[in-house]
Parts: sequence; structure tokens; C-alpha cells
Amino acid sequence: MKKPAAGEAYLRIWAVARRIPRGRVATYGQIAALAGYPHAPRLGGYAMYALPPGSPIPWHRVVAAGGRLSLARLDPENALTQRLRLEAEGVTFDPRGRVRMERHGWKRDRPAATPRRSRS
DNA sequence: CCACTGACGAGTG
DNA sequence: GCACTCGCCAGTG
Repeated sequence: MKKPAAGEAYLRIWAVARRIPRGRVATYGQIAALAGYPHAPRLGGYAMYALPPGSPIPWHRVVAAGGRLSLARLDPENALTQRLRLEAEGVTFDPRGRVRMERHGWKRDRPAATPRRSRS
């Protein structure tokens, strides 16, 4: 088999997203990092955007940092589906509509403040 | 090959 | 808390 020219990065990220336990959520940066791209959180979102219809990937378990549903910005209707699915799995939300990562975070290890380059 | 894009993340103002 | 900027990197035209 030829190696899939397009989406090698996607496949890795999708594979990770698929491993998210039911009832828990992971962030885009999280799945990207687990897929081998610790410094490419955008790939997480990009990969989700490129998800083919009917894929077995539980994309609804992937949220933005802080448990926010960034999808709402693009497809509010689809975002509602995401929320309903999560609630159906027992995920709770804050009054503001954010997932309680303290309770449902897949791996809540927070790599203490990304050591970013000084911009000063 | 070059330019632009983007379901992000974190910092600064 | 909101708006803007930079970084990071694969995919697409």
C-alpha cells in the first residue's frame, strides 16, 4: 500500500482523538501533542476540520483550551450537536458553556506555561 | 516553489 | 474580559 500522500499528520491526530475515553475530553493542542506535534496545536483543529463525513472519530470530545467549544465560531449548529453528545456521555459544563476540565479532562497535566520566546 | 489559510495556544495591551 | 500579535506546521491553490 502506498503511504497516504495526504494526511499523514491527520491520520495520527485522528488516531489519537479516537482513543479519547468516553465521558472525557481533550484539547486540540493535547491530541496534536500526543500525535507527535507538541508545538502545532493548529494541526489539531486543522485535522478536525478535514475530518471526512461519517468518520468513526469522536470529534465532539475534542475541545479548545479551557474546555471551550471553538467550533461554535465556525458551525454553531454543529457545535450544539457536540455539546449534546458530550452531555449524553456525562460531561458537565460551566454556566458559561465550557467543559469542566477539572473533572472531565482526559489528561489534565498542564505543562506549566509554555516557555515562549520573549517578545519584548 | 511561493503565498495563504486555519475546529489553536498563550502573552501582551 | 476583549482585541490583537506571534509562533507553530501541514495542506491547498
